[in-house]
Amino acid sequence: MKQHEDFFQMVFDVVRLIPKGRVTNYGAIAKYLGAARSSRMVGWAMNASHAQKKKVPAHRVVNRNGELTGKHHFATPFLMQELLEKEGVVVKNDKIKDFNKYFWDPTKELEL
DNA sequence: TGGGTGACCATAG
DNA sequence: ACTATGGCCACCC
Repeated sequence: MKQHEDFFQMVFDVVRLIPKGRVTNYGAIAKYLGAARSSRMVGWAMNASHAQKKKVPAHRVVNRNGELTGKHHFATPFLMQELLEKEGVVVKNDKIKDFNKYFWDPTKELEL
């Protein structure tokens, strides 16, 4: 069992816990899983999220500025925004409006 | 062994 | 709003 596969699963599990209509960023997930792994690794994990049997709501993960930087990795560049808007998140110019309002921080919401 | 890259982040100017 | 840097860490030459 490769270590990075475990890391993938941990990332996917956290992403699946994001409530509908809420969003988070790569850094927050990396921090929640332990700062040892940088946020780049979270993005790397998301790159593999589409291949998962259990679906991962990757559209709820954006960068720290609330920008939809991962949109080009979806089936179509519009899908990410469409999924978000369908959940009530307003997206303007590839950026989430009132990002602070929708932001969901696992280190705070999943306090152990 | 080393360089380039990336769905990132923080700080500085 | 923009670029530039440095850090991050796994991957692929």
